[in-house]
Amino acid sequence: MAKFLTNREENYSQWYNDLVIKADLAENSAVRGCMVIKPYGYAIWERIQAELDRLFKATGHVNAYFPLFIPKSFLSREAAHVEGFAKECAVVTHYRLKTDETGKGIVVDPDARLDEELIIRPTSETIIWNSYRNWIHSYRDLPILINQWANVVRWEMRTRLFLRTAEFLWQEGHTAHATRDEALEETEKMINVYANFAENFMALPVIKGRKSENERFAGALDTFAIEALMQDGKALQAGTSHFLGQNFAKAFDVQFTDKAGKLEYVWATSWGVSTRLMGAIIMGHADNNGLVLPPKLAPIQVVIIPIFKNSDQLALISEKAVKIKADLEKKGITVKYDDRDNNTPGWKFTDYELKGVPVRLAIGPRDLQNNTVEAARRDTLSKETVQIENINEYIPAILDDIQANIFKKALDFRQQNTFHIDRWDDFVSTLDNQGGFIMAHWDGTAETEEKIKEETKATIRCIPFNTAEEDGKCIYSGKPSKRRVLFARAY
RNA sequence: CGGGGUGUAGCACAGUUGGCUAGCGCGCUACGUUCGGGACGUAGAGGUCGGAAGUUCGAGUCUUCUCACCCCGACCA
Repeated sequence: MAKFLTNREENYSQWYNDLVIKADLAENSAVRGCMVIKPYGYAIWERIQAELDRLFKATGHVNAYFPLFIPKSFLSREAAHVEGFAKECAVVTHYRLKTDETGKGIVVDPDARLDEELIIRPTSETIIWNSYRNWIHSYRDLPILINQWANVVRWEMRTRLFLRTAEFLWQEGHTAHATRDEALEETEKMINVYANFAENFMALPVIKGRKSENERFAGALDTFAIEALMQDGKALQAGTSHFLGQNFAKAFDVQFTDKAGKLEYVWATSWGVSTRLMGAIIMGHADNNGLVLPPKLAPIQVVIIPIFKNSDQLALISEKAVKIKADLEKKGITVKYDDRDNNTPGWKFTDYELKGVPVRLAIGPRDLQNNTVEAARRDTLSKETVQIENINEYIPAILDDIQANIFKKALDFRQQNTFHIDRWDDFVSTLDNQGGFIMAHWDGTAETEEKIKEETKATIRCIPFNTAEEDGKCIYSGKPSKRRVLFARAY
């Protein structure tokens, strides 16, 4: 396992703060819970956004934008929703500052208190459904399939870079449907979109399943999730899709006239993924040499590094490098030619490895003579010499191969770290010694789930969709159970 | 909020029972030599030692107060 994952003190912060993603943190502790995402890190997010957005559009969704501020009264309309989020809301109480009377600095103007406080959105169901009330009157207005790219704030007591920050970037889909079946179908469709994205773009295998009641989204009737296993043996919820029933329609009085002329409440879904996905890529693929990016999401897929002693040599190399870059770009491959002369080639090799660039091409005097390049792949760190005339076929093939290989590596890892366990002491010792996914029987009660969590910190990550029925006894209570569920310690 | 810990250069740290002009490494600047796996030499810049008060001839070091941050727990995509 990668060193930086196991030794938090020494490597974790340095890795995140200085080397790869460059998350500068501010002085103030509250702001420290947020992230500064520097350009290279943001470029990864932009790749995630671009590919997800394409998948959303392909499934009929469109983008829109709703306000950051939610009147306090909105949040409280749906009882379970407000209960779930009340404890982690940032609240705006004033709208003005003024100079302090002692002349030192500025203070909040007590005269500028808001009649009704504003909540900075922790999620947008309420403000969006308040809008939908005005948009939906007839079955002809449905469905509404909207996605929003936004930031949200959840005032977490403890934060962790990428995985749980106080402010995070995400997308949230909010759809409105005429029937229960249609909404359920949408909920399933979107968890499948996420699973597809995780496996085929992020190269991380995920388990699709239903959340237990305890873990369900506040205000949902059903929550579907994808769960990924990180290299340190902990689970990461990588995406969720919620079937909201008519809860929000009732809370915001969103009714429509159906084909039969009858007034009905609208059926809803919501679904989202966040910058946590960047954390998933890091924790899922990185090794001791730094980040390993799946080629399909790498902002730079190929970097070309010249090795030269003087400017004449550089000119000769550049001629070839620029040609290679142009040819590859014609094939839709993102290429960076790094001809800066203020760092040595060795420095650049290491730097792009830390950044997780999938393929590195080095061109030096030897290559000039032989008409070759040295190609190194990030996943295996292996190098081979390639004839320049073959490069246009070689690169797309190797990018595909890296994509497939890191997925397989992650899948193998998950398989090696998934355990079917029937005895409580094995359950506890497995969690303590190696972590991983544990498939175990559960009696279906919230009390048992809660006790297991208290005693082991493990939670039910999901009730997987694709497990077969099987008679067994609950790992904790010994009561009869029909199927295994997925337990793990989670982020 | 409870338990533990740390504050000294941009980063990471050393600094002995109180004692000379507060140090090392990385990074940074200039010049030169280098450049096929984070190069090297020489010269240089950079500090209210978290803050306040006290003890003392003398405080980075001792005392008191205070502030900040980190880790563990309660919360969680």
